[in-house]
Amino acid sequence: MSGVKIRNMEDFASVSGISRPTVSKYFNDPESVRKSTKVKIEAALEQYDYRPNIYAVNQNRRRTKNIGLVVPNLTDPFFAAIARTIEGLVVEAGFNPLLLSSHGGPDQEMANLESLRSIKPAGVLLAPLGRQSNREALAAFSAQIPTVLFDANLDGVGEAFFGSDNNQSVDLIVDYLCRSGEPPVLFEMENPINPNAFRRRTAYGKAMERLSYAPHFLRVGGDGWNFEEIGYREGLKVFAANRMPSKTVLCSNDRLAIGLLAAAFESGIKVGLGRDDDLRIAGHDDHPFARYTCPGLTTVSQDYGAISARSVDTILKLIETGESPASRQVALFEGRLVMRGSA
Amino acid sequence: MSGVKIRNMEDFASVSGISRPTVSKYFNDPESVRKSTKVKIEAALEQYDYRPNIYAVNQNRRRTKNIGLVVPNLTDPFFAAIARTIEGLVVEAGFNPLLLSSHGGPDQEMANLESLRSIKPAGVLLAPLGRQSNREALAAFSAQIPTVLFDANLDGVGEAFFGSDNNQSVDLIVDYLCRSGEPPVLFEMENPINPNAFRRRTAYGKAMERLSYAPHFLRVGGDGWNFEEIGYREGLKVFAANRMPSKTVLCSNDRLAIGLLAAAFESGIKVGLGRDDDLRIAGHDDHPFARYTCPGLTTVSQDYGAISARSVDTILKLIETGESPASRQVALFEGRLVMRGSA
DNA sequence: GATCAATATTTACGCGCGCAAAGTTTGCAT
DNA sequence: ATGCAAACTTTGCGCGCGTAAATATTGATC
Repeated sequence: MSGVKIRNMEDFASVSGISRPTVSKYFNDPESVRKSTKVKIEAALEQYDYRPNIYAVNQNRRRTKNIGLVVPNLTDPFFAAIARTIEGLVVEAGFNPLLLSSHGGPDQEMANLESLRSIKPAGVLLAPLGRQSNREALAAFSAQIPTVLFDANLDGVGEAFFGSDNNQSVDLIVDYLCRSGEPPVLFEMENPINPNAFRRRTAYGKAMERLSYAPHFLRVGGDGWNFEEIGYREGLKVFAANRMPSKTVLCSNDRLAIGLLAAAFESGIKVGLGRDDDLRIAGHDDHPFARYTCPGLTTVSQDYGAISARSVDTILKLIETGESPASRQVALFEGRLVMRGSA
Repeated sequence: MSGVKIRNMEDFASVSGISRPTVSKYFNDPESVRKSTKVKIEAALEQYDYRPNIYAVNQNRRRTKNIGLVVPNLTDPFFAAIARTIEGLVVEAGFNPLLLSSHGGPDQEMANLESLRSIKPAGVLLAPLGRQSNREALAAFSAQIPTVLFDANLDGVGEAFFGSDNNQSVDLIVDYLCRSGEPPVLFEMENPINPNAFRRRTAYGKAMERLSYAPHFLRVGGDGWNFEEIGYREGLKVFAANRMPSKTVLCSNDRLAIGLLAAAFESGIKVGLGRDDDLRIAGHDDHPFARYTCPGLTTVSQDYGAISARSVDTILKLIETGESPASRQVALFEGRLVMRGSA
């Protein structure tokens, strides 16, 4: 580094021997300037380590390079993982991701969007809470700022939605479970907060009927996002009362299954697909920890690589064209069966 | 809302009947203006929903209201939880937290700090990767921007460090394990990436010596942050070769323990503290998932409430006074024994 | 009603940069 | 050498707000 203090783009332009507007152009797109000037600027950049003031830049640019990323709950490793994937794609595209977690509450979700609004993002990727969400407010937001939903759909909110094909994935696992043993009951929450839970409920019903079995629902109480706790607590009750109506349980999601597995273990119920096991338990989502349950959790993976890629792709296109498409785009991706020891 | 479009503070000032400088003063501190003008401004605020342009504000303010929060890996629920706690405290103090994850890599860690630098944060709360971190670069950063470390210490980096007292916590669990059964071996990684692992290693050695037992180390290979996977894979090897040197295992952290528990289960080894169980396994940290292992994981909790509170408190003081203290502040908080079924 | 400190207003500048218009230079093709 | 588009430089405005100085107004106190 040289001794000269670079205070702004003016200073930097003069030490690099290029005019300020051209330097400005370079920072907006390094390829938009002649190669020789690019070399000069980058040489100066090595010596002086200047970077444009992000606040001045964003104040003057028509659109910022920020993309908001809002997930329901970062404490859930599933969302942490998908957020990370999306972050990577956003950075790769030359944008700046801003990660916010709604912590499972609609107030926080609105606060996140308000906070994003003041940052004037070019676009927002939103995994909404679902039923708890303030739909009207979300719709109002997405009318102002290009928004793409993922994971959970809300009709009329955002320009697009990408998620899992619950019909296909539930079909897949119900099929497998019926083929390989007693038909499953569905272990789920009475009042799920996630809209996917409702889709899985009906998907389960249809799948069972298709196979000529009567659907069985085991609905348990409990509020909030602490699914493991609910699966555990309610599982203990069910096992204590000997109320498990089948030797096979399909949980509405892996986190419930993780809790239920713990409850089964504690209740002395052997879970697995062996002859002398008492119960089979399957889940849905392929949670990062599903590999390490005892036994490993058989489940259906969500294709979150595809969901992430498509969501980012779509928001980038929306930003580029600057206009919303005629119709709301929706695509559902297929899950894969992940066989482990539990079912 | 009225039909008038409010484009800036000038517009807003005129509709509220107050001069712009006074409005500006209000937004910087609502209590700094006369009550009657505060009322007027807030009345206008209700009608017109104006908010200052954050970029213009930050361009002109001496210090921004941003506080960076960098954790090694958001995919780890432990860090997700502590990040959430800290976020809450930062917001409560009237600052704006910016959450970044280093994804386990030093390049990302530096990129995060570079990204923060351009945001000109008032301060940064950093849980460094540890041994992988580029210490010189971190030191250079913390010399420019007030920085407080937590979770993992790096000598000479930051104005303060707050974390767990590994000596105390390891003592606690070693004590318990020795009192209640066979003395534990320490299950850990050959080359841990976390500096806490080294402190726990020596703490274990000292604790065992104090109790007049010979320390036993079971060191396993493996790189990266995928601790569950390492515990699982290496655990399977150990069990297959019948190389477990004690009936009690203390894992260097809960994530290793989670993997080891899965390996034990798969190997047909019964974990627990009953007479007819084969092995006791304990962990360290009280990972959010530790409640739902089979059996539940006995461990030592970190007092991350205290760590969070103290870290936030300290960074706020640093920001307020605007000067660094004479000496680097360090405080270690005590852990609590969390008894579950595994040991 | 006079006094005085607290608070408002008016006026003005500057922050660092995007962006546009006009003129100039560059480099490549003919 | 000529031509011409692409890329550059120069000049200058404006973004929305913080902040400072000088001045005017307010409201509580005597």
